[in-house]
Amino acid sequence: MEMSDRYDPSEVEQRIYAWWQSSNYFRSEDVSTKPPFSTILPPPNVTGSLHLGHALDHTIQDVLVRWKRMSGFNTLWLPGTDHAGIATQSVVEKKLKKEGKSRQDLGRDAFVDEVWSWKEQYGGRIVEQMKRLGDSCDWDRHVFTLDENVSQAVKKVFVQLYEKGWIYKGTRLINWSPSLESALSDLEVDYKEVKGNLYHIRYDLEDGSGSLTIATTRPETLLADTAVAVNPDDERYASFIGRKLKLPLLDRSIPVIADEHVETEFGTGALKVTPAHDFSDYEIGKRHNLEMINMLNKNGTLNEAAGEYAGLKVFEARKKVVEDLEAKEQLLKTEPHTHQVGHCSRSGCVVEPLLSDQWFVKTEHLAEPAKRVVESGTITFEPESWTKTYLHWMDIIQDWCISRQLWWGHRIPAYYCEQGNVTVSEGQPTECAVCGSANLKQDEDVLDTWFSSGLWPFSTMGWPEETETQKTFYPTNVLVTGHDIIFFWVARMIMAGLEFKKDVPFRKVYIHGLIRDAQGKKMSKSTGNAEDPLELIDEFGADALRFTLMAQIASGRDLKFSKQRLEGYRNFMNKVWNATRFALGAFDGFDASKIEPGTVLNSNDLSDPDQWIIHKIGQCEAEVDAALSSYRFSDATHAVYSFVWHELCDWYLEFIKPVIYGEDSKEKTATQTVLVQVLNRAVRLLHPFAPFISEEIYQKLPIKGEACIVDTYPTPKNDKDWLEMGSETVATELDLVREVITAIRNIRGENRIKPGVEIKTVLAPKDDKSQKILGGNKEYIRSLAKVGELLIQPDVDMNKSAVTPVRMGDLSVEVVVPLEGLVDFAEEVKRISKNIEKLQKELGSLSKRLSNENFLKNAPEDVVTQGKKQMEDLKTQIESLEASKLRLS
RNA sequence: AGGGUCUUAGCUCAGUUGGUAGAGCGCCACCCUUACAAGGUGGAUGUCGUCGGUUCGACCCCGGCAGGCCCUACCA
Repeated sequence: MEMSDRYDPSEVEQRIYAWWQSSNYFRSEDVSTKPPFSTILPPPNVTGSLHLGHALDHTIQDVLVRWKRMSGFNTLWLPGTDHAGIATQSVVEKKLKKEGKSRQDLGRDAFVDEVWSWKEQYGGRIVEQMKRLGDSCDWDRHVFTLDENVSQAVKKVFVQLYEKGWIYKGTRLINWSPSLESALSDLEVDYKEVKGNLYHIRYDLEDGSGSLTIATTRPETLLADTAVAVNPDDERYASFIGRKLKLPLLDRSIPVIADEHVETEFGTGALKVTPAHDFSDYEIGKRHNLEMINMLNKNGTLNEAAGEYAGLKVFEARKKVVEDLEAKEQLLKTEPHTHQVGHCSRSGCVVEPLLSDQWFVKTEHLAEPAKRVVESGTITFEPESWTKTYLHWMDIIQDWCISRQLWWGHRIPAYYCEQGNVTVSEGQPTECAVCGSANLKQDEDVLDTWFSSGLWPFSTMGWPEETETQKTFYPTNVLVTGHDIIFFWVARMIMAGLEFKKDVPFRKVYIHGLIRDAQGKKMSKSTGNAEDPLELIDEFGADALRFTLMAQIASGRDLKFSKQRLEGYRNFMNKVWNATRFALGAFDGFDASKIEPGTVLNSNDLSDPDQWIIHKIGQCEAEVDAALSSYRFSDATHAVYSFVWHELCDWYLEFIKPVIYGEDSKEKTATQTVLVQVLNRAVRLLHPFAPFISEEIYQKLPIKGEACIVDTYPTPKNDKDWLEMGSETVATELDLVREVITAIRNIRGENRIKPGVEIKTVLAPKDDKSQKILGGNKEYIRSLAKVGELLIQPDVDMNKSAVTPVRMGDLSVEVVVPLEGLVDFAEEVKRISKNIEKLQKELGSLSKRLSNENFLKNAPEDVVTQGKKQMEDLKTQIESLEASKLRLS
């Protein structure tokens, strides 16, 4: 079997993925004896292409799903895509525009057909990209938010809520996007700081007896003013209350009213009231029964209510109004003013508050139980801190504007007769519910995309039919998503789940951070700092990308994506690959046919390194298990990384080389057996994070099951007997050997002894046990530290030698390397002095602590005894170093 | 304005019940040693933002301050 010395992911990944899929390994069963584990994929927009945010979100889910699948669960990861009303409609409109057409030219039906054909052609792109990342979704269950059964669910929910009175139609002030010509929900508005002006405008009293000055950032809206408000306690304006003002430019008569809402401190303390174009003015208007004048057309231009300003765009009107006021000397002052302005999160245009007829979901009764399930802990957030944010939002939740003036989406199932009576129905009604008229027209509007998304956990499982899928997999175990859509989506799923399934949609919400660039800025296409995950996969491999994301993610925190780290983990994949190359070479002539992953060997046949590595992989498994169980992904990857690289590769593979290349066949067979078992286990451990390379290697090993992806996930509970071959005692003993080797290497390095030079070393053990351990591992020390003559004897002549004391628990040994003729002693004196200094510093703070009576009195006994013992050790070590330093000078 | 969160090695970040700190990358030196130069061995590096409190002892707990980020709500 030929293996290149560089791991080439591009060759491996697509082949492996196709094989997994054709083998149906991603499939979940509606009926199974296995315990269920389910999660639903937050459906990406069909227009989307995979960005790093998806990559992070999906990798977390895939890690959980693969881990659970390997842990024996009937695992469902339910994929889907979202029709994304505005986004998709915009894409197709742009395409039409290039052809010189508009959606209006085509008409509704033809346009919707056009969108569908666009969706058929390009809508699968993101799914293909998800496969590149390795997402192990149950693709047979893929759902699109406009699929027939989802539409059925949407209609049923709409009708039920309508019948309960929880969906209503009303004329209210809503956020309007002039460029989309559609209503938006509160959540779809982003507030951005904008530098503008505060204009001070004089409003004259009708009777000519005086004037009042207001301050506004939007002078053009005065055209729709219907009052000026002052604070009732503001003495400056007390005499104005109840009198009439002449509205500048239009000369309409408007009253001065008193309202608590007005801040006396801001501006002039007098507020122009435009109830139809400002949210707080709207409230004032309602309180005082003011006329509401709408001065805007749907496209954001001014209408006939604006008189001669009709037809202008808002910003043009503002300019002209200011000029005209100036000409009439009614503009008294213009001062720079920075304030927050709402922008459409989709188109970026400035949002206009607009009075219009829309459909709303009344949220108070839905929010109440949705709050309770989080308060009671039925649903928990990870990290927990999001609980507070969620509850706060549920406290201040407003009714949800769900109608959108678009053509692409779930059309509102409401029908009107000529008289304007409303019939709401799941199917096409034949007659008006009020007047019986057969002439019915369906509402032109569609529903907010999030309306259908909110039903996702059960609409994807066949609801409203009672399906086996729901019985088995609802509620889902966990929902993984970013904090940007907690309110858009998570909250609404909880409300809908409780209302329609009478149960929570998931038990756990894992909230991850957002991806930022190396400078900490939000990644976005427009700023050009977005890394394309597909390019990263091409260059570094999907495994490396996944591993990087998992290593970088820290509990709920945003993460700064680091390409350097990606490179590092690409190197790690290569390391794993090459370790396998070595191992496969080491299996030459090895008969693995009778070996199982859990086959236990006679412990007499095992070398210390064999027992050590088994012990270490057991520890690693425990760490990974604990980390994954509590969603600490970076800890899990770190445990695997450090085991594979620093324990398996750095030490174990080096330890066994003399055995593998040696002649002792019994010893060799034992080591080969352990090696193949450890590697098999290690790639299974690695699999959720790096599925491709682990599967590829798994298949190359002489012992294996059908596929890594469906093999058992190693934990300390699996193959207990096998893990027990790894003894902690032996592990500690071998740690002494490793320390000795490091000490010799350090002496070599610091004294600049060339790697080619074989040195003589004397090990002076301080006790019988150390003597025995070192004796037993003599060959390892010789080969790993490049020692020629190695003596182990309690008494040694330390004259003109480098000396390093080594301790490991109760074990103690002095490493002595005679330097005569090898090097200049000056370097060694320097080295020893450095060590002494270090130890003395430690001793200093330790003895200070131990001489504190209060410490001795109050600290726990074991801390004190440990400190005392440590101090003795330090003293001994320093003494021996001082002695050898003396002998050199 | 209110709330949240963060400030640890040059960079990015770990640090799970308080016992003076770790990783990766980067850096320095030496090495193409028969798995891997995307590698090996060794090495250097931190008054843990600041001030104060609790404690025998604080990166960790409490409070003030400074700075960064995020969210919510806004004064027109």
